[in-house]
Amino acid sequence: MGKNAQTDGNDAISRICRVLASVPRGRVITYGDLAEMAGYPRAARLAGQTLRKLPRDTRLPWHRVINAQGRISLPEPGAQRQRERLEREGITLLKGRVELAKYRWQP
DNA sequence: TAATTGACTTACG
DNA sequence: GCGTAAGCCAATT
Repeated sequence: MGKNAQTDGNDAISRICRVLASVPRGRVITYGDLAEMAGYPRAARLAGQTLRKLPRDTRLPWHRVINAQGRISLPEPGAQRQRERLEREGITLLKGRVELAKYRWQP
């Protein structure tokens, strides 16, 4: 047992991925909400850091994560790929922005 | 242990 | 609406 009663560190990633996997097709979530729903309020950057580490072939809907302004935070060339995937699910971007009022997912 | 980093957010001008 | 600045927080160095 133990020597280590602290959080596994890996926990944050697991929780965030779990929430991410629950975001339905055709909806989006902000970094802040993703972190908060995973149990890390105000740790939006943690969500971003987690996403950055995801393998390129992940099945998780990483593209459904956008910033609080409804804009894509991922730098090019990833941004183009994300935009493409979003539109493929019927999420239209107006002037590079997703209408959060319409597509934002919050249970 | 301390400093740096970052797919963020909010407040201001 | 846009750029800048400051605030936040866990992971990484």
